[in-house]
Amino acid sequence: MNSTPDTRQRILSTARELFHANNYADIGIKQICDAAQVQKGSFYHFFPSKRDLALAVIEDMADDWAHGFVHEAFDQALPPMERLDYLIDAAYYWQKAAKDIEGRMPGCLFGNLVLELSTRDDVLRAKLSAVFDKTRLRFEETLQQAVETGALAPLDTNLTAQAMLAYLEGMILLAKSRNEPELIQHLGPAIKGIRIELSH
Amino acid sequence: MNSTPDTRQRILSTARELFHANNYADIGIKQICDAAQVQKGSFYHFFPSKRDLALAVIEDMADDWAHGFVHEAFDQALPPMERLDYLIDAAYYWQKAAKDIEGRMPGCLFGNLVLELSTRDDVLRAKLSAVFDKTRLRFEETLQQAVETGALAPLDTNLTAQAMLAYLEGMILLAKSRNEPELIQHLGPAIKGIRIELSH
DNA sequence: CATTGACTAGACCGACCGGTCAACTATACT
DNA sequence: AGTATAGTTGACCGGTCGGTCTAGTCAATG
Repeated sequence: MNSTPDTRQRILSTARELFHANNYADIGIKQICDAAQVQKGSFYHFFPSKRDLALAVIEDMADDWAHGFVHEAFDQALPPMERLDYLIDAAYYWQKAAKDIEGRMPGCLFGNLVLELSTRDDVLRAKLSAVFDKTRLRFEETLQQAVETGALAPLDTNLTAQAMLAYLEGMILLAKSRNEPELIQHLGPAIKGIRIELSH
Repeated sequence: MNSTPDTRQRILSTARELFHANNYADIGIKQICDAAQVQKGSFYHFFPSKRDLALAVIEDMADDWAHGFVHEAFDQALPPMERLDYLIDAAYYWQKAAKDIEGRMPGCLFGNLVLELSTRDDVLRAKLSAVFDKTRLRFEETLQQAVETGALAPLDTNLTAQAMLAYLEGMILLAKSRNEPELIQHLGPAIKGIRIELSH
């Protein structure tokens, strides 16, 4: 059955790394193939085009993101609002680690791709939007639980969740512009204070 | 003296538009020249390279940004905190207008460039960072005035200003991912509630 | 009128891009 | 054993990229 060793996954992983550490346009298929030790023909056996690779990378990363980073950060065992501290911490350490290795803060792959590609490819844009929406749900359920436990006064959980996600992405963007992961630590705490009231 | 008509500025403006509506990598020099009705030779007479054009575009836009959008939004005649409402409004209408014309929300040119290029070109990154810092100052002076007038309890004006800027950029990013400028309207009001306390 | 120098014109260049293809190999099933 | 099929190889393609270069225009100077 499993005749394919792991070529496809190897392409996927190295492409993800390269896209994340650089950007989409600057990374050529040749470069991905060399890094993954795969020939071009093999690449096109698994992916019809670079664009389809991008779609696959987004899905692949979204899975890891959901089951790794997000899952850990939104640990159900923790009191709801504490999860947000945990999230900020996780974001910081991740960016810090990447910077220590590469010398530059890569930022959020999804955010990067949104700003680079969503004006030119609507399908990609929609896919990235869906990833954000899935993440937003984790914020929202956290907020709902915080409201239920009385840790938070009632508010518009949907919009507030979006606002928090926006703030997270914005912090990462600003930190990337300064190549200073520490900015996430400094600005992070304010995420808990963001509120959008229920309308009427 | 001024023998040059406006060729340089025409290149600059069309490059800015094209970079903003698309992205840096996708726009070739040929395309800029065609749109600006300029020949390649002329282009390279004014700009040594595409990268130098990018630098010039950032400066050019930063000036307009400072004297236009930011200047209007941070109108000194308005009560400090009201300026933030004005800013959100301005951001929304700008993105909305662009979407109505192009069909797609372009986002913030500076934010776009940061995420696309700051991992590969540190000088560009620094330049963009400086633009953000200049904008941050307008937030900060607004906050200081709000504290002075008693509209706001004392807080860390520097970090809060950065947090607000991050939130603004994050909103725009999220809105772009959904191609919905309206998101800025919905999330915008929360910007006034962002606070980072003075440490110790 | 000659010279200068900023500016324009556009053919041209090598490099590299995403993508194709025909030939080949290794495995799986009959 | 025979054959289909999944996977691999790497030469190859047309097009476009950023950038170069030579020839020439034109207005201001002497």
